[in-house]
Amino acid sequence: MPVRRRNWTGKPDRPVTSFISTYENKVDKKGRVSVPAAYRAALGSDIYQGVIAYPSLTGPAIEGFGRGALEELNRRRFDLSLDGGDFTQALVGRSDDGLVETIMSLASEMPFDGEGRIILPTRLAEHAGITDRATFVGRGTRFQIWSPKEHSKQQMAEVAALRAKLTGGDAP
Amino acid sequence: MPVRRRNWTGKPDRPVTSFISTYENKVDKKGRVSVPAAYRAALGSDIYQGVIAYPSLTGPAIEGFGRGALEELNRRRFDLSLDGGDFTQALVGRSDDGLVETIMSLASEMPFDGEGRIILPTRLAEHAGITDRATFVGRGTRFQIWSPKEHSKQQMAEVAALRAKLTGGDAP
DNA sequence: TGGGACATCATGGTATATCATGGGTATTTA
DNA sequence: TAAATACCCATGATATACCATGATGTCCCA
Repeated sequence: MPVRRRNWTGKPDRPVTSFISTYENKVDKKGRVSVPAAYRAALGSDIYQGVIAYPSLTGPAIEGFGRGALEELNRRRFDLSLDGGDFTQALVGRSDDGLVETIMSLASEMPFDGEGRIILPTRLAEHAGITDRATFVGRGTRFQIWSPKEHSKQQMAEVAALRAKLTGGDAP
Repeated sequence: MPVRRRNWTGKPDRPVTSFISTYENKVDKKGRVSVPAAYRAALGSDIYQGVIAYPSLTGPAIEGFGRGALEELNRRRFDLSLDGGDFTQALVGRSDDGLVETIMSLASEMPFDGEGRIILPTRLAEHAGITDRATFVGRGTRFQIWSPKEHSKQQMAEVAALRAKLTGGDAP
């Protein structure tokens, strides 16, 4: 029987694990950006291994999360194959996991400097259209990095859609 | 001899978990407001010392609840994806989860100071039209923060709607 | 039951720590 | 060796921790 594994963060007593709120920080001429302190706190011990990032497949943004979440995800993927008795899967991947495997290949590790900053890889910054400022967007279990301009457009669209859904009756 | 009297964090005699009643408090020039002691008691079982708040999507108000509820929500969200074997979900978000993800980005953590006050983030205060006074409205499992003026309008509307309903006519 | 002692609360102000940011220099990599 | 990165220290703004006080409410005892 598969065991439920909570605490994917690796540190059960950590008080905070969620990425919430939105912050806009400056990208200096060296390409450095401060990751919001609240996010660094949410990363906990993962902070020593930097953050994992990959280009969003649904828009001009960068997706980010801690190394611990990545490890947990891949371990669960492997476990699922073995538990199912399909050992071939464990070696060649599950057929419906193509997206995950693509993302793994696109992901980068961004280490922190002593002040909690990271350097955005050129490829990711270009994908998100980030130049001199970056908006960090908490999504709960992970976070995103947007260019402020693109993000404000995105956010307005999101809120408008939700508002319509909530106030526009039960009809979809 | 002055005794330290800052033990509002202590467990109440009988555990309280619901937010009820309405309180109006002052917002000082630094944007600080005392959270009603009764609400703090309701949060007392929450090991996280602070509240989470986000702008209501349906009106000029701030929604608030305990940090523990947020952590629980996100932990379940991540686990659900992994347990279901849908690892893509964990990386790019669930397609039907737009509401949660948007709220995460709009939410703020408001930690208590030593006196049980929070600082209303400018963005939230503006959304609710709060300037110098704030009305805390208990809604059971969560609470809301209104500007007193907006709240009295809201309350009158609520009461009027209920009255119309009770006096027979199915008001439009 | 009246009143006083004491605790709690909302509120105000000040000192200190943290954060985001900037720049210089050493160290690695191509 | 040139460019890119890692490491170190500095700084202003801002948020947080700390301390103080008057008012209100509660409890206990005469």
